[in-house]
Formats: sequence, structure tokens, C-alpha cells
Amino acid sequence: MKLGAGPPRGSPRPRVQACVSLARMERNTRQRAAIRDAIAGARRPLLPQEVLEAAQQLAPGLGMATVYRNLKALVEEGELRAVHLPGENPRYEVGGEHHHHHHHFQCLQCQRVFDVHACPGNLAALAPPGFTVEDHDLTLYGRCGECQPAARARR
Amino acid sequence: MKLGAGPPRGSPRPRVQACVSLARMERNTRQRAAIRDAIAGARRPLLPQEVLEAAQQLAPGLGMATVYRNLKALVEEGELRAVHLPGENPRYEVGGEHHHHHHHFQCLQCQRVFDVHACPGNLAALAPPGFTVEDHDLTLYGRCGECQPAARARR
DNA sequence: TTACGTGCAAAGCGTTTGCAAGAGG
DNA sequence: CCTCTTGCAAACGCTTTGCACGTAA
Repeated sequence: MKLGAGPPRGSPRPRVQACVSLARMERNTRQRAAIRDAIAGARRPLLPQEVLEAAQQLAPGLGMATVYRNLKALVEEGELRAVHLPGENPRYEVGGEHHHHHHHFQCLQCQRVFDVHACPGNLAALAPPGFTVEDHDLTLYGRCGECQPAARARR
Repeated sequence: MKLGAGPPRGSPRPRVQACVSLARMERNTRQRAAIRDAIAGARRPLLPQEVLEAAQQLAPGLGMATVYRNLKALVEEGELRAVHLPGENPRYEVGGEHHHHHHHFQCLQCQRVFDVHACPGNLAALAPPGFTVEDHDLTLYGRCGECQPAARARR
């Protein structure tokens, strides 16, 4: 039962993009196009390994290092978004700057993830005194429309 | 800029504890006590590395492998809870089954994580129609009391 | 032509595991 | 005394990086 090392949880939370060490990736390469198309063509956030497999069909010989380098660059450019779910490796989906603040819903039965565009808002009051709230992440868990049990086994 | 491998994001969300392959750890060892005390004495979820450093003061010679083995066992026994924050390595805190529902706050400056005992509640309305909400995870981001900019460094 | 991007392989890092020595009961 | 637990080091798996070749512009 191996799990392996995780993703780069290193970088804490790049809320604001500093202008340092940006891997711009300005050239239009065959590999870069394949990676973008692979993600754009998926209906769900993809893991790096899934991106590799999908993009390799468009760009044979594509290597994992290139996938990681481009994912990182595309996220920095705002063309992609990293989707971090608790306890899960990061996935990647399309979503630019103009993509508004939203949250996610994960079905406890089918494990699929959905966007939730509603937001509870003003959560500043929840923090302890002396703390300043600047942002938040919210993940809802439950059952999606397709996984509603015949009866209802709420908790 | 290395980040390193991540934690075992493998298991999605162990809502219910299955009775398979439990690493019981039934003996009362000096190391096990040190690890439990280290976590119980902290006011926030600790990273494995932080647990090691704290527990080593109570049990010199303690190794990281023992920390991981005991963390895993204590979580399986329900004595500890793993705290998964988006894009972060897992942290560990006390909290059995009877431990009440709460959330977390991560300081964008010092990266430490604190418990938030408040809860916005009734988030069921946020989900799309036809979806059933059973639970949620909420993470607040901002600055903790000690990291308030110049102004006042409370607490 | 020339700097940037790619591929490969090796390094990094957090986590897990094999194995022999150590300790609880 | 016997088994479970520990500590060390190697193994693991995902991600990053060094370097030389390939290629967009």
C-alpha cells in the first residue's frame, strides 16, 4: 500500500501573483497545445498523469516533465486553475482570471466534483479575535443529483 | 525551489472506519506516549515534522518512522484526526468521534494552522438543486494574531 | 540563428517499509 | 520469553531540476 510523495504542497497559497520567477512559456509548441487541448477537452479536473496520457495522443513522445512545467506555467498565466481537494492530489482545469470565486461539492458516493457558485460570504466573524480573514475555501460533501438514494439516509 | 512529495492523498475521505488492516499499536511505549502528549499539548494541528520535534523532547532518539506509524495507528483508533487543507501536507490533531465539528484557519504569513470553532452552518442552500449536503470543510485564510502587520501584534 | 522549450535521467521530498535490535507484559 | 515496537536506511511515488538537443520565431 504505497502512496508516494505528494504534490508540491510547498508553495503555501499564491493568492497574489508576484512578478518573480515566472515560467512564462511564451512559445507555441506542439506539446503545449496538446496539454491545453487535453485539459480543455476533459469535463473534469485532471491529474497530471491523466493530462500526460491524454496529451500524448496529440503529441507522441511527450514527457511528464513537460506536463508539469506547462501546468505550472499555465496556472501562473491564469489559463488553468489548480483544484485542491482535501486529501487529494491536485487536479487541473480550465479557468482564467475572470473565473469568479466559487467552491466545490464532492459526491460521497461517486466521488465526482462539481462547482458550487454560491458562497456563504462574510466569514470574517468566524475567526478568533485578532485574526484577519482574507479568503476562504469551502468544500461541500453529500450526494449529487444522480446519487440520491431511493429513500433518504441522512445523518 | 523544491517542494517534495506529498502525503498519501490516496484514501479519499474515510468517513466510516472499516475494520481492515488496522495497525493497532496496543503496547504503551515511551515513544507512543510522547507523540500523544506532543499533539495533545499543541493548540493547533501539527505536521509530522512538528510532531517529531515536539515528541523528541519527551522521547530522545525518536525516529520519524515511528511518528508516522503511530500517527496512522492513532488515527485508525479514532484518537487523532488528520487535517487535510487544500494544497497542504496533512496535519494531526486530537479529536475522537465525540470531538465536535470545527474548521481551520491558516495564516498566509507563518503558514500555521489554527482551529476555528465557529461554523457558518446551514450550507445546504449553497448546493445545486437536487444535491444533498451532508458535511462540509471550511478553511479560512488570513493573518493570525502574531502576524498582524506592524500595527498590533495581539495575543 | 539563437534563445527558449523539450526529454531524459537524476535529484528532492514526504511517506512507507524491511529488517534486526530493543523493550513491554 | 515471546511478540510487538522502534530506529535506521532503503524503497516509493510524485514532482522538480540539470543538461544537452531540438525547434519556434
